[in-house]
Amino acid sequence: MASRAVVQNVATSSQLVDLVDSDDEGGTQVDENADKFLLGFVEVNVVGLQYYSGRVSDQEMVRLIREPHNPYDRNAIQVVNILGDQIGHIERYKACHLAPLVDDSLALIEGIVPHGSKNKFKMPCLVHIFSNSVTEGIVKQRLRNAGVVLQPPHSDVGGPEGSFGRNPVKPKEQRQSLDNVFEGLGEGAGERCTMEPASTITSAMFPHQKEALAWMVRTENSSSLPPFWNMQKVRGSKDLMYKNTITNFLTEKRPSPLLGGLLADDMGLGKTLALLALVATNRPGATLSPIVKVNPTVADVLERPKKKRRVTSSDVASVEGGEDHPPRMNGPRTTLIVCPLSVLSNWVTQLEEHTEPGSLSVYLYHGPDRIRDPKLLAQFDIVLTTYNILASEGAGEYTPLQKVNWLRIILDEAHLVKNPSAQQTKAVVALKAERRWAVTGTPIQNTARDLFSLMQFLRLEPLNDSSYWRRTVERPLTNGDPSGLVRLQALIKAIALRRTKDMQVDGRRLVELPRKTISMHYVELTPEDRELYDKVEENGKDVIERFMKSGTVLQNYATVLQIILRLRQICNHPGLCPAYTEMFAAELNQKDSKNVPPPELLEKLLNIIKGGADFDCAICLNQPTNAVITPCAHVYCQRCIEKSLLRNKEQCPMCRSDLSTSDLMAAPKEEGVQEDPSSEQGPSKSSAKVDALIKLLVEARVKDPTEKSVIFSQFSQMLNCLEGPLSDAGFRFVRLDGSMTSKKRQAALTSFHSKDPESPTIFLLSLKAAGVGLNLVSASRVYMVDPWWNPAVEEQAMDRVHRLGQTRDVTVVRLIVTDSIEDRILELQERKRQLATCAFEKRSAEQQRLMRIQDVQLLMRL
DNA sequence: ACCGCCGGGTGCC
DNA sequence: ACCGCCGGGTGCC
Repeated sequence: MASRAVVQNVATSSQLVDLVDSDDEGGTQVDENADKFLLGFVEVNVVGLQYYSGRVSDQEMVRLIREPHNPYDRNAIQVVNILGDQIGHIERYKACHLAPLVDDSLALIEGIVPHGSKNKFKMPCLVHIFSNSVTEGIVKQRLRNAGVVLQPPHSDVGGPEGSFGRNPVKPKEQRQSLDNVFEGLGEGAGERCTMEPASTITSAMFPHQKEALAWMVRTENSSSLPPFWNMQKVRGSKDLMYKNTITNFLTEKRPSPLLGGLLADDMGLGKTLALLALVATNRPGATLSPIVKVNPTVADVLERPKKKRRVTSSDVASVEGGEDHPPRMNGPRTTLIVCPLSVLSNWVTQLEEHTEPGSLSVYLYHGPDRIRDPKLLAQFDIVLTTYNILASEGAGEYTPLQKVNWLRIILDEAHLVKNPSAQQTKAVVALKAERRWAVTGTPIQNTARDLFSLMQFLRLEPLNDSSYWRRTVERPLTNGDPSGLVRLQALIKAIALRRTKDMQVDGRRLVELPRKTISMHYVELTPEDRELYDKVEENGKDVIERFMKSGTVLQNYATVLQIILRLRQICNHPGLCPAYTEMFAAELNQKDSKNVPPPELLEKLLNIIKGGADFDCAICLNQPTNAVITPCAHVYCQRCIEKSLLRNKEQCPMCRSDLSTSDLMAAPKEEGVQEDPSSEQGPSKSSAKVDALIKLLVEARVKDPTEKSVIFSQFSQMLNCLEGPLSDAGFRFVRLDGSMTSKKRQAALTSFHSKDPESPTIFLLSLKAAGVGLNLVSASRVYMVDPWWNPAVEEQAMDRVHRLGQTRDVTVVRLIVTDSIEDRILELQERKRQLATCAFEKRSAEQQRLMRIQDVQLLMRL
């Protein structure tokens, strides 16, 4: 029963299939257009203006839409403005040459009207023609045959996109420039203002949090023009017009202000409290405390107030209007907060911690019995829900969350919303709200495209339209046209607030954390265990050496991992691994790894997963999302490997053994393993490491009996081994591992955080189950029972203790068995660390294979 | 006049 | 559209 729950077949798991779309890029469209470049442009006329209401201004971008079912001409091409209003058609004798290019997918066409205004019947239009190196020849040939003049790109008749060349920027360089987009935002950018939160916020706030509050409140109550809009006086008229600086769209209707944006502070700067303060402070009918400048300088005082502006880029509308007016809210009162399931409880905890009891009513929209009446939901101050709930309910009008008119929406960990075609993105974008905030510590993960979903969520016109986003930001960026980066920078500056942990204000860091010291504690195995260890290592070396000689290490990877796993287990406690005699029987008798009977293979994979095989996906080099494991024991993102199997032959990219989609097995969500009841009890015997750890804990208790400790291990069985000795030594402890329900986890956390003198002082955690976001600041001692070769995983674990809210100095002790695989894992960590610093270096599949083999050699001293 | 010329109606696809 | 084009009205000077 245990193993069935663990390894599930992807092909039959509808739950996983649903999740597939929710991560990673899905847009084939993008890829299709990625290699397209501007061939040149054709001058045409837009005709029939008198029949349509769509208006355009000079230099405005227009969209060209094929209209194959037009009753008068099957080559018809509509010309449409930003609002989607039709302006006219492309004159038919040009359309008949352009339409086939589009219909045959040979080219992409886009238009700019140089003189859009004041035309009654027709107007000129430059049709930009994009194609790729394959279709370039045909397109040119066809146009030439048709007698259509294709003007080369660089004759540049004006028009913002004139400089599109065919010198694409390498992804790496692009990535680098993207990273810079967020640099230095907030450091010298305009005035710094803070604001006191409502009195219902009971915790003290850092200055930078009050600054975020002031920024958000001001944004929410703003009447300013959204980014990329200017006011313009029209000649010969007293009327004001509003002009979009990207598309040159001109309108009399004032575009509504952007009441929201992107809070992109680093992790650990306390975004949650800042947001709770926003919810508690900027409420309907509230009286706001004034927004005040921080340390006004002489220059500030002398400068005319009108000139003091947060937003300085000329591309962006300036902040205008008053600041200290009360919130203009008389509609809905409810804030919807959407977050990943793993941080749901964090919101609840922080609400309890930072707000006056009863001052904000909260409803957890989660679980099968959730209230589905929108009227009831709208009576809470806060409704908390998850992306998965949102995605599963869909974007339809009839779903409860879509029926409510929200006061504001907060998307927590908003970087998770990046695939524009994913269900959850659609659902998020469809939500009705007056104010919208996206919150993330990692604003750009891959490409500028990730930001497109954000534009859709914020409803920032015209960038929330994919075709305009592509032509004004994404394509210039990939083509090395500076306009893309300039726009992106202006955009980010206008909508985002980002502070980093390392940022300094007046020579001090925003958040000073207590010190963290890491030390090693070396452990000698008992003579008995040493003998066992050496024997297993000797045997393992033989087996692996044989694989090395025949060049089949990666084909027998499951076996290799199994051996490494056994060694790591013995270092902790020999009771963690089966009796020695059973250990290599399978491997040694095995002739062909392809014909391993399934139960044995499942058993092996199960063990590998339990042993915490958190490899990076060998395809995308990141931590795998929706990790799957192959029968040959290689781990990938589900999406990555499925794509690879489609594109390439049906082979495992690591070891080239046959592989099809139906062979993939999903790794269990966390460590959701129901422990075998027989192994629930730890072995009666102790081990050197267990003894060493208990000794350290007792020593620490002598120094300070109230100081709490957390203990991380990869092996939940190791935690079992510790429970008995801990009790014997008189420690009260709680435990968190992957097999526990979220309710039980919460209970363990609550009891650990209690200040009651009888409360537990020790928290046993399985490294994998302790997901990001977990707050363990009640403890100030950390024990890492076993090392793992991805140092980031260990650092993340330590940061759960060493984070905002920690008041004591933190000590971390890493237990390492001397002369064992463990000190080699430390070496490997060092190597990984160095490798990580020269990241983004494209590694070929061959290099990766080699690296993995080298890793094995290092670990086994071969 | 099976023309030229005039002037009104008309106008995308 | 202050165009072109169509087609009806018209017709010495």
